[in-house]
Amino acid sequence: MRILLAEDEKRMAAALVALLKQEKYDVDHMADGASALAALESGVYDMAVLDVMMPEMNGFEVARRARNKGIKTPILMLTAKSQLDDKVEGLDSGADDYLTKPFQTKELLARLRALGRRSASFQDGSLKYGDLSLDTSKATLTCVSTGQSVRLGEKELHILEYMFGNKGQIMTREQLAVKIWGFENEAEYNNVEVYMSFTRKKLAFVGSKVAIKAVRGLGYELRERNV
Amino acid sequence: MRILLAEDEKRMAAALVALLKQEKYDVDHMADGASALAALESGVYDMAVLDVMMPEMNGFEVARRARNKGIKTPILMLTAKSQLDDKVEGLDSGADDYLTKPFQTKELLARLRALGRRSASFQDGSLKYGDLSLDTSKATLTCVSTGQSVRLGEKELHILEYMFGNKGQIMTREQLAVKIWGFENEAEYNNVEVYMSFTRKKLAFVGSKVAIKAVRGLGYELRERNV
DNA sequence: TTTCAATCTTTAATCAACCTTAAAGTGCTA
DNA sequence: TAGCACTTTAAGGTTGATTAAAGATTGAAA
Repeated sequence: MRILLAEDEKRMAAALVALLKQEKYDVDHMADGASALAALESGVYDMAVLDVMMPEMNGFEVARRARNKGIKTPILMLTAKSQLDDKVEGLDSGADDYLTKPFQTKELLARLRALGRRSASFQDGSLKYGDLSLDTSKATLTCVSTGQSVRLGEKELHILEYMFGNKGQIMTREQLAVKIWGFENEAEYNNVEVYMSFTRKKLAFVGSKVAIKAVRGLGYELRERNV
Repeated sequence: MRILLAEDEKRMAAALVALLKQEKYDVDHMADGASALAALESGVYDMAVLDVMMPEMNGFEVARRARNKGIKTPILMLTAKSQLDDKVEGLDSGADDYLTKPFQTKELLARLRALGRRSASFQDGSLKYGDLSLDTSKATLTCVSTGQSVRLGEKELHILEYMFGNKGQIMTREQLAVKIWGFENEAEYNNVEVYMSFTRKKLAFVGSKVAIKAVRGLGYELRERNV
């Protein structure tokens, strides 16, 4: 997750860079509005934190110009003022959120997580669905309500990873086959079915309320059995 | 732009509904958390404004459960508390923004505009007709005015997808047969009729005002019963 | 009003979609 | 090289969407 930080005050900038890096964000720092706008336009950032008062061009203007150019990167505006009209101007200029100095780092981080959620669907490397938690780095599936865990094979892991990443949607065999095996071969669709069967056994083993349901003619979906 | 408002306090709710309607939003109001979650799950809203303190289920929990089910509708959390940890919890539960009571309407409206801008890009491939919303990735038909949903089979889905995509036109049996079954065979036209019958049942089930009408000698068309 | 073709609905049989199991294959590690 | 974990193939079983057929209903024209 790469963040653009635009802040001219040196001490504040240094503190923020340190804080964000500690939170595992990649941070680039710009000290004026014009460079911030140029950087934003590169499109490589997942989010931007803009100070309002900056030399060259203020934060509102940066946001407005960026939006005008069709750049949708989420922007958090940072300011010393706390007058209502500044908030309104900040948000209407195209910012997605607004934070008044002084602020607590905890709140800044929470707002960044909220902004970042849409670009990345998982926070700490573990995906959740219903009472399930999938740890991809350990290839382990855990049911929160029973405490049971199982080890998953590579294919099973990919299936759940993909389905957890597309919650609420019906995944077709084609999508799954391409994602997991990387080819489209009708003869191999049975593999998807076989692995669905294996994966279902593991879901049952950990005692989860979540089940993989087949939707005839369309594909598979995750379903939570209502309690 | 359709907004879901979840607020149990009657006077506040009435004031907000009035304010939002004045701003040309379509507003639906729910008075408790459980109904709010159910409404959110229909997927027809562009944004949601949730009060934190509500009977049945609080706003945080509604947000958390909705996110867990893959619902991405932007959420603005509303609360009387202003403690930092509540803000953090609010944002981490899946809310996109957070506003503390009492607030000025100007700020609420600015924050909604910011959220609304974002929801435009979240728009999934759901087709609309009258009070109906057809989500092709979930194979689900939802009636906005009743909140009811049904699961559609493959053929039913194709029929509605095709008809929603050709609003106002009369679709011939031939067009439908070719589009859905991929052949031109007079003997099979009865299949179209059978599936029209099935599909009509689903329209009735969700309580929609939209109906499929047969036009003698020509084909079928969508019609909205006037209220 | 009567007639008849168009359209509607229901249902039972059918068949493709889906499930599961078992056995054979692969590749890694001891 | 044997054992293990995972993957693929194959085959038979189950399920429910689809089909086809038959009778009911509707509406336009005579």
